[in-house]
Amino acid sequence: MSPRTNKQNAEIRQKMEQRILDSALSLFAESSFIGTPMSAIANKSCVSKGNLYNYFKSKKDLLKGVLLHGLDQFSEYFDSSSASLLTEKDFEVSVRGNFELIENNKVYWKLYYNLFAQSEVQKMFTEIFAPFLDQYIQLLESYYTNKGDKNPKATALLLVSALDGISLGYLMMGDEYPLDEVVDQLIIKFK
Amino acid sequence: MSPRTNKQNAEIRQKMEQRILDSALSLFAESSFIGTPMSAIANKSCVSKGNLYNYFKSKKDLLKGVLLHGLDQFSEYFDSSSASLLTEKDFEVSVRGNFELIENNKVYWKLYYNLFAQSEVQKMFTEIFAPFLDQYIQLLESYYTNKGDKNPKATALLLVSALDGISLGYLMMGDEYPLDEVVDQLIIKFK
Amino acid sequence: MSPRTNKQNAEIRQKMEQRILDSALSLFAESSFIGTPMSAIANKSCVSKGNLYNYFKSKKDLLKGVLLHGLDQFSEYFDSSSASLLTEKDFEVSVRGNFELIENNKVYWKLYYNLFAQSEVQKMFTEIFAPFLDQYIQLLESYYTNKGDKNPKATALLLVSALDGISLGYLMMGDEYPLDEVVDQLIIKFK
Amino acid sequence: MSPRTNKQNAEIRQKMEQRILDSALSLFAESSFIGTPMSAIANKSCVSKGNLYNYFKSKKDLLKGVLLHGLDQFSEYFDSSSASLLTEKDFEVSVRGNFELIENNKVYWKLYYNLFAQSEVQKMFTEIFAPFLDQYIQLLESYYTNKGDKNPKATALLLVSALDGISLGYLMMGDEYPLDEVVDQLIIKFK
DNA sequence: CATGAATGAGGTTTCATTCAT
DNA sequence: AATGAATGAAACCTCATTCAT
Repeated sequence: MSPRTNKQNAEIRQKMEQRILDSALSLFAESSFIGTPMSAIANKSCVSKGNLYNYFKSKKDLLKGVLLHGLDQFSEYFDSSSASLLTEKDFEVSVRGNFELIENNKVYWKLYYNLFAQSEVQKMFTEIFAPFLDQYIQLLESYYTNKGDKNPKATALLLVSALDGISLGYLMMGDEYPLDEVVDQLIIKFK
Repeated sequence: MSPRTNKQNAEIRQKMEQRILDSALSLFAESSFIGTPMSAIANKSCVSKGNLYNYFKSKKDLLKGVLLHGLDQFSEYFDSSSASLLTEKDFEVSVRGNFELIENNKVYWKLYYNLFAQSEVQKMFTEIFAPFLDQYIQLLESYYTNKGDKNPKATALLLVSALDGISLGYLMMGDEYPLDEVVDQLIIKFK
Repeated sequence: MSPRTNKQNAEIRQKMEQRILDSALSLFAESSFIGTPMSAIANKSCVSKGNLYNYFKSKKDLLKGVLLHGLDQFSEYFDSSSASLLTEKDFEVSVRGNFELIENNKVYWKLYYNLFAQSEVQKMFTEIFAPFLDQYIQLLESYYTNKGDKNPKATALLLVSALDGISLGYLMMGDEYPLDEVVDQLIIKFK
Repeated sequence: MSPRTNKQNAEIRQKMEQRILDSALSLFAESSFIGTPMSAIANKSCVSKGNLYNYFKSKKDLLKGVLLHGLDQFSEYFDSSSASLLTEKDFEVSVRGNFELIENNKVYWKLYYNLFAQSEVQKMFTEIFAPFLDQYIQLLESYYTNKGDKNPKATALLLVSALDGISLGYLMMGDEYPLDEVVDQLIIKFK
């Protein structure tokens, strides 16, 4: 019985962490952050309560982990969208891509909007997401400036807000929400 | 030593109820429904915890009270907006009125969006607000149908979602959010 | 508007007291002493909570009132049964009378047996009922002594215990309990 | 620092559970189910209130645990008494055994009779005890049928009721109650 | 005597976190 | 790294009783 190598240990650790993050994400999204007990997360990820704290030093820390881990997974999307100037085509791709992202990760974004209005964790929330948001707004502002919009900043904000509103509506209402049609209208009006 | 008259009692009750509702609203809005302990509400409204329960039989009941009491206060707005067909002027008035309502009752609407994504009380939330929302969407759909929009239902939903997104953004970011300008753009695009 | 006379006042007071006692009895019997809140009694008897305390200075005091008031009503039965020596006929009458009493006042006796095993109020309970019980046991002892029973005291106790057991069974099981038949057997065996 | 082994944990759990059950039994018996706060049980068993709930998920559940655990301990008695037909000797043994059982487990049976008349937990109570009772009554009915009793069912019920009454009396009065003599009389009359 | 608002202690239960092993 | 028992603070809620009028 040879001891596990460091590498094996690291792998095990990583797999476990992954399991915890997945469980936490789905529970947080479904029952809110405060509404989810650590014990439920422990159960769902088949880890003992005590061991949970070897991976994340507090519940808040776990939330942070969940949020960051999600972002990591989306990074390719965000990277590609960081082009410095959008064509109309780019614009449409970017907007549609936004909703694809949401459709493919409903749980994550449900949690996102769930936290949006919660001041308990607002600081963490802002720290994590503000940079992306700001960057995206910048990009849109340039886009509208380029198109001769009279108030490009306001239009950019309006679009971002609309994206939020649509996402929220879609996530809450589920398939009753005619996402595709709404997005079509959005693109018509905002391209 | 005659007992308090009915009228006196009614006054006391009403004043107290008001105090409780006010405190609860502001605390719920700030720290979320689950995040606010009854004791905090008791403190803020200078009532003993026990007495709270003479006014509202449970925390959920108090939330319901808060939501309904708010609606009551807005009732004149909602009534006037129940016209059956909107002119362009009406439309603009209605949209701007919407945001006035929000500006004048930030706390209430913060709570509203706070609850939006919380499944714990979703049933109550839907029961209370769905009727208003549905009616408004109908109204907008008629409006866009009248204007020859190709997909009036989707446009109506898009607008409502945009309203939500803007409101949410404004309520979360505060005065950094250039509400007026964004609304101007909104009206330009959606009128 | 002449003031009420003393006599009228006394009448009113007495009626009210009666109402309270009745309500309390039925609630105590149904939901136990501890399980019945004063507010429920106030409601049921259409008295304000505060006023309740003008009639009975505490919940325990009210229980005492209930128990004593019941006894009062049965006093004629108890008096008649205080004959000093029982004939066989008397014996049967007395035993059957016992169950008649219970059938006609199920609620009261349900409360009685409910309290029987409750140490919280055992002292009060004993104070009130022990004298009657002791007297009855005496009477039975004499009866069995007279009949040449070898251990009249034990037989008397046995009978009293059987009476308790039957009453308890009947009160708990309701009409599924074939009271009359059981009592017939009892009399056959114990006469 | 290896974790506790399963066996160690099981031992701890079992010991603790036992401690809790014992404390709960004696407190429930003495002060009734409703009258005993969880905190008292926690104190008596030297557990924190919180930890109680790691062993029993509610107060009712704890009561159920107490009742079932007791039954378990008596199981050998119950098994042996499930013979299908009683001789006179068996009968006497069974009745005397009944009281031995009670003398050796006074607390348990005090709780039993304490719950007898309590409607709050009647359902649980019936579920647990009715089977045993029914079976015993059956057995007695056969016994009396065999002896040519004219109403064997009533006699069986009468006996069972007498057993209840005697037990109750003995448990409440303590050693003032001449149990042995009463039981002797009982056997004489009912054999 | 009458009212019902008010109190405050105490009830059951939950849960993030720590600890012994 | 792993276990799950243990803690204790705090949550929601109830209720006998008192108090102002």
